[in-house]
Amino acid sequence: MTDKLPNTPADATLSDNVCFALYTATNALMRAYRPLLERYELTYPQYLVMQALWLQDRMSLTQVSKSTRLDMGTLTPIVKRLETKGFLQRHADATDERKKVIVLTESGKQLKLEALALKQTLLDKVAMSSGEVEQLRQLCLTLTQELTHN
Amino acid sequence: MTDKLPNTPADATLSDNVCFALYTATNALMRAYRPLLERYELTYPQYLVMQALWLQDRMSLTQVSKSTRLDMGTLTPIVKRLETKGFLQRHADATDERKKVIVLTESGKQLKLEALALKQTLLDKVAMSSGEVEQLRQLCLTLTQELTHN
DNA sequence: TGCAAATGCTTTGCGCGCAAACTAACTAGT
DNA sequence: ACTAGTTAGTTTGCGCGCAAAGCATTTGCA
Repeated sequence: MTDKLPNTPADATLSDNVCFALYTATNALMRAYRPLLERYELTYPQYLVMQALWLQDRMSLTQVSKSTRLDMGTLTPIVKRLETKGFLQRHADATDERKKVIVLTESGKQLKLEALALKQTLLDKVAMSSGEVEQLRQLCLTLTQELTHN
Repeated sequence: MTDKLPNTPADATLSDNVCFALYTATNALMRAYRPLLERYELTYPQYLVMQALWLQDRMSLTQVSKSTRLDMGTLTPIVKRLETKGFLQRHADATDERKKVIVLTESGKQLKLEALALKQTLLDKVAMSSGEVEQLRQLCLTLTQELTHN
């Protein structure tokens, strides 16, 4: 009942679909992050892993997978690249040889202060109120919840 | 001023970031679409191109790129795959040999009725009001606009 | 104790998403 | 008419995102 009237067939657009709008917004966001992250030799997914580790160091890969919601098959190569760049190390867990403990290096820790600020840097460029941003965040979380739970 | 209070450091989460929420929601959406689209041998980006053509047939590749917001380098192989599957054909434009006119085949047109319904099928599974969905759509469009226009 | 099942992670293959380099065709300015 | 510059599209290379298959290690239980 709160529906907006759809466009008439003649000027219908892909933007009429939430899915398209969401998909496009995310692509635009990744594109906007890229030049900012380039300075730290990070891609957005790599940045995500780093953020997870800044919140909680010394997690196993599975734990990182849960907090970032990245698939294990996606995560393994990402973490390897971060290791190559010297931001973290992967140690075998002493009590369970299957587990890999991910540990930040000094270099990885040093990124935290500068790189964490990027979030705000980007949002500041956007003419959206913090209320709108918060609303967007909540709606995305709800959607994820709904889509995931089944 | 409409800010929600952030989590205390101890239970801070990646979900506190809009960017992460958006990124995760889109991934979840793609994941949810996949099994539905599999039935038509389509991926989501391919589905997007088909939707664009259902709205407006006989576009050049550049026009498709504009309406789907997909990069040309991304689009070329997608369209080729759709041609292989027999949903469309690529003809050289008579008046400008550089342009490729994309034309739906009968098989491509026949997908329209069934496949267009998928949007609603998916949204029906989600416990979000149409108002919330519309709000999400608008916020995403605004964000895209903001991120793109600079 | 032995062995099947579960767990943690890696590898492979495919389709994006995009930057950068490239080719061919068209346009404009002289 | 010649050429410089623009435009349309393709190709290449790299990093995801994910399903599926594979491989150790560990756990559970008969």
